[in-house]
Amino acid sequence: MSSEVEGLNPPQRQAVLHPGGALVVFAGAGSGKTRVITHRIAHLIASGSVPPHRILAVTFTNKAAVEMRERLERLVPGAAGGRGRGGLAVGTFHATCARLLRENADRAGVDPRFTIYDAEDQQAMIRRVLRQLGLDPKRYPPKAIAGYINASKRHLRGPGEGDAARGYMDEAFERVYAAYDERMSAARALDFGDLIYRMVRALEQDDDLRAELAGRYLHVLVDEFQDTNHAQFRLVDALSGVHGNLCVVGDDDQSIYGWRGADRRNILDFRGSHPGATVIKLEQNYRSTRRILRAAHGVIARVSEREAKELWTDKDDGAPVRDLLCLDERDEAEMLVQAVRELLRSGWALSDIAVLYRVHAQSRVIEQRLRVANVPYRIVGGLRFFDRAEVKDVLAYLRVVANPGDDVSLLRIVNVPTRGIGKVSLDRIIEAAARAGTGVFAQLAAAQTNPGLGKAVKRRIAGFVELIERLREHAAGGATISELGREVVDRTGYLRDLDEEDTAEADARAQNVRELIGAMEELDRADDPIGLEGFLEAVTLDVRAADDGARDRLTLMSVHAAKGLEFPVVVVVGLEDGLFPLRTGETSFDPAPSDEERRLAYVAFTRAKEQLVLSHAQARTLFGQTRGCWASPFLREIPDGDVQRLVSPAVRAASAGGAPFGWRHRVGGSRSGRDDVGAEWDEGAHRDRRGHEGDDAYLDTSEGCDAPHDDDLPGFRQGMAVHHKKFGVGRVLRVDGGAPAKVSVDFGSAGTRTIFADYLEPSA
DNA sequence: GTGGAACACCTTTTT
DNA sequence: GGTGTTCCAC
Repeated sequence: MSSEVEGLNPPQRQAVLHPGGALVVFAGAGSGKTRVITHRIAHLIASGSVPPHRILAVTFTNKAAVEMRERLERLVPGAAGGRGRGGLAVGTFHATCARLLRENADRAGVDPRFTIYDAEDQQAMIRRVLRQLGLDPKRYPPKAIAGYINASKRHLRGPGEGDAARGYMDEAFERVYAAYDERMSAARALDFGDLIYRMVRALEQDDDLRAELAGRYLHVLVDEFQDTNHAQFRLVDALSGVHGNLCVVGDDDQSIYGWRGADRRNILDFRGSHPGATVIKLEQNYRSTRRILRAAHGVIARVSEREAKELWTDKDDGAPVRDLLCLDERDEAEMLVQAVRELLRSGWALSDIAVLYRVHAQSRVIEQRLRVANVPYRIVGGLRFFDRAEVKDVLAYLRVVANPGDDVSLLRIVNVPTRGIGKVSLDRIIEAAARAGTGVFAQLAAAQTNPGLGKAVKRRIAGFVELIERLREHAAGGATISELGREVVDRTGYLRDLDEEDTAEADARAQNVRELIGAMEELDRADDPIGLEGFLEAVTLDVRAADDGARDRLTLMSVHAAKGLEFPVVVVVGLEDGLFPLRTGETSFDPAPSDEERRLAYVAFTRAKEQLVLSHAQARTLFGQTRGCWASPFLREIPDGDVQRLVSPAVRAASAGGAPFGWRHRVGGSRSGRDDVGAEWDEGAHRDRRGHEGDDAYLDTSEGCDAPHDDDLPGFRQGMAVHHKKFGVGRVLRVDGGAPAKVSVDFGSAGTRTIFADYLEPSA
């Protein structure tokens, strides 16, 4: 038996050994998906029939591509090769298309030296187009237009190819799309959507090109197929069209990017789109305990349309899922710190624990509390290194050097750092460019003869033009990337300005610029230099976050960012109806969470290997509004026997009746540092990893299934706005405990009334 | 041309 | 509530 199938279970082995033709692998969470893909590729190569360079593997993220390459290198040394020819082609959809487009630029109708615009650049370009067309950005938000353009490209619609029956709004959108398209070509720029869209167009319209490229790849493999959009689906089909050996791997239950155009149908309907396709399901989970899997099953089983499957494991039940009821987000942060301390005492490391939230805004309160408590943490996601303003500024200089037509980058840096070329002068220049039908840089170069500009401005512009031209000469003369980068920050005084500012933020930004130069130096030293254009492409397509080493830290991130990762302990915070599942601008009240939110919860739960901790609050302030909260429906869907419901001391104190509000606040976490709450926890903490079945001195366990803490009632607090069917909106004066609970409410003109809490709803 | 103050915005996010 | 963006006064 060949080594590629050793240690694989039967369905995994079947997928690896599958000879050819269409194959779809439904790979549940933690079922060894990456293993199957890499082993399958290794098998294809090792069997001797397929040379590595005739295999194309496509992923969604660079991280996944790098990981695949590394694992393959271990399985079949030498096969993965370098980036160049000869090796296996592993890359993201976008990097793969960028490569193919540059190789076949003339046939695809693009300039081979195109610059790639990210979402931010794209919106800057749209803003320009709006101004040019005299359209109000308030009426036509650039974001919405970007959405429209991206959706059009996803559906392979060029400008002017929208549906016939369109409303007034779309007519304007189409006009912007058309003008945007023109401006982009003039700037020699492609946006992310273009990379896929242009490649698919070229392949579908040029038979020779299709025959050539599709003929090149004997096998095409696609990871995370549930995340593909329509254009990507067509791309994959076109590229695998000659030999028909297409293997797609994914999990419809982990499709969480529907909002940005991913189409679950691509995997769900694969049998239909590829008749005769082999279907394999991987249902054995190697990651989580049974309790965690049952909790995850509880939420995913209610999704209406899904491929039938259920994860199983031969692991033990494991520790129960814990659900902490907290007073508010501050109390929740406090409980989190306590839980982390307890986990550390029972033997886990900080790096074993991840805290997941639905929206980034939740992280702030948690971060504040962690800082006070001296718990080191790192945040994954958020603003990435290459997206930081200072990094983009320096890169924009290099992009202008590489592509004089790149107006978006040019306008970004023409007055950064401030060099006295202001809005009025720039407007004149832009206008001149529009009239002459040239790029902005050409008009800057011609500024000396522009009658609309003052003498001082002309002098400053001349200085800027000279700077760029000198950089351009150096680039042409073979300067390395880091030399160019250094020249930019030296000649512009960019770093000097930051250093002079002498604030913490300026220091951090200066540090990022230095880091960027460091990254450039590293690239210059590499064996296969990629050149300025290669560098700029890599930087735009690879949004690798700045790596802050292997220090032992708690990890904080959104559930989306956690997809594909696993941690021994996972804490999911904010499990409240409205937050997770998130409900925004819902028109009708449907108590059922959306399927995508369900899948998101499923992804969150299945990240955990050993322990899953959930929390929710009775009230939460988010985006400046405080609301009373009900528990998330997801919490009720976890089997009762698998979840231990706990109540924070602050909630206990608040609901004890008659407890003064001030005291409640104290417990809620405004006290400093390591306090006696932690000491209390100590006494109840268990020292072994599986020891959470017993009581905790610190947290109250509720009285069992018949009396769950289960908040069928939201937590009402003094001062909270509430709504009553008859009396309208009022303010809570007093909460009188009791069962059923009663609340005194001031309804203004309707007077003050004491009402059963059941008849009240929290109001925005 | 620059800087402060009012203003709108605010899921999730890779490429 | 916090932040990025635009607008207007200097």
